[in-house]
Amino acid sequence: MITKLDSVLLPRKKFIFHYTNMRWARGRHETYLCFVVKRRVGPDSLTFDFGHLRNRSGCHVELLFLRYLEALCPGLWGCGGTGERRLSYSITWFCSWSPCANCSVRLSQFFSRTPNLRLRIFVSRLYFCDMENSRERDGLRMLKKAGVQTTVMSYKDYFYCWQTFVDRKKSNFKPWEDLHQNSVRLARKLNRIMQPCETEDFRDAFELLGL
DNA sequence: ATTTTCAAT
Repeated sequence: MITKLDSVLLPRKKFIFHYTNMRWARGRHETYLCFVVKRRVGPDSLTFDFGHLRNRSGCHVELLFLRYLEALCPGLWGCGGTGERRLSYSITWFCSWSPCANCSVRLSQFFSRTPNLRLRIFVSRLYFCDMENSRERDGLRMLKKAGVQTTVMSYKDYFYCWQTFVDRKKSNFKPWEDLHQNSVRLARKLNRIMQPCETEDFRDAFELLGL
């Protein structure tokens, strides 16, 4: 069942300011995370939960989300008894920045140890990914290995977020200038980041050769 | 041409 409380909806201006995917995102000193949690309760029955979070002093929003996980996903680790069924959840989140290196490590560890929990990440902008050798780039590759797919948000994702998380007061989503071009540019960039790097190729080759 | 980044002042 879906219940929309006004208090869980993002103000329109906040959404637009923080999710605009411009190249030089000056002043975005906060990160927003809009999430949908789906829980499979039967062969053809799902429940939904959704909302948004913002980073708090000293705590990146991804780690804040992990803190709320137990409340969002009851029964994720079983209910304490023996032999009870672990529940399965899938989470989709839409973040204004992609995760930093540290958050990526933490998320990779967490999600590779929790196979009954799936995460898909959509991001509006790439955080500190300009340098070829940035740790943030490593982090995104690490997430992929842990089964967490990261995707750059496109028009349909912004549209979905607007419909789902924003206190839009029935107004339609008005895309900003260059939304599409920026999205395509960032998607290409992420694609390049996800290509296995050369040293990794060498490592695989060495492994094949038994070296 | 150059600009920014889960702040720090």
